[in-house]
Amino acid sequence: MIMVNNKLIDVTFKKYGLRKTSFRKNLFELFHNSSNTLSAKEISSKFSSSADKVSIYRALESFEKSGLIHKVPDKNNLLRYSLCKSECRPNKHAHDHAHFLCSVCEETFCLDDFTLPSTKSHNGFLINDLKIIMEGTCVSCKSI
Amino acid sequence: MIMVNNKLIDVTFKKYGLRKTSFRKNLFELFHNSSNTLSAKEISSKFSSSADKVSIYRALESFEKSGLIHKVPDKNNLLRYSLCKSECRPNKHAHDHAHFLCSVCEETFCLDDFTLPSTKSHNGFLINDLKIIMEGTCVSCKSI
DNA sequence: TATTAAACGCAACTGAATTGCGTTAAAATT
DNA sequence: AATTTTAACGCAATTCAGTTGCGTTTAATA
Repeated sequence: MIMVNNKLIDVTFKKYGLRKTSFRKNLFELFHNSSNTLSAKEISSKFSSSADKVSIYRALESFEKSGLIHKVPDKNNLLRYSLCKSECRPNKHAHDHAHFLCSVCEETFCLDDFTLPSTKSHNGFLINDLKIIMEGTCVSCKSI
Repeated sequence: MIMVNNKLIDVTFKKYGLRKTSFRKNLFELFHNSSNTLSAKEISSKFSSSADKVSIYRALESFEKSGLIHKVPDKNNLLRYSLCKSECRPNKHAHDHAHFLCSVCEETFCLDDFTLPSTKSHNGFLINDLKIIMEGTCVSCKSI
């Protein structure tokens, strides 16, 4: 099942200080092979068996804390994640891109080339983090 | 308990086609007197008694459908609402403002004067709705 | 005043996410 | 290589926001 080369797993897991259990290696691979974002439920359905949901949630939490994945918004208020860009660090995620929720297929996309305003304060409010969330019709659904 | 004048309630409820039950009048008043946003739990705690949570959820849904209130993002994935601006209509909400979540007091604020980009498409993605969500320290918490 | 339609309120339910805890397995140490 | 240590696993049980069903009440209306 491992399609991502082992070197990449070694390097990545070392970089992020993660233990190489078979489940977490598979989970990393799944993220690596997914073009868009994943929820716990979707992850669960992609593992044929023996992927306890608690393990999924704990792995996601651990991956997020280490800076390997990041949360993305979801229409139905689910926890949803995506691989981080290479610049991300455990305590400083650099996600200067917008997220797009398709109302047709319900998928969530990272629009990496839609850059965010870099405003640091507004009317006395100090801004640490700024997210842009769009809703509409994605490229694929548009052309159906 | 009714502090908002009755004329306003009459006018508003008529405008939005809402029934004037005592609970919904109180709920409207609560929104009207709140400077920032409200979750079902907060609403519940502000009514001394006899505000069944089901009634709260149904009233919120009804208020939202009529265009009186709108959903706002929440850090903990709760349903959270705020009064709409006067331009809003049942099927067309006009919330061209950003939302700010304070990491200190956990309150959510509508920044009415932070206007959003009016992009209608990006790389083939059709954008119907665009939200900006900021996190940081609000004016009050900053000066503590 | 009688009718009818929406809102209420209680109980029960759903489903995502979390907690506890004993067991297993990876990494570190000897 | 064998032992110790520590993180991850997996199962059951729990929490908590939000929803559904249904009989009752209350506001709008005819």
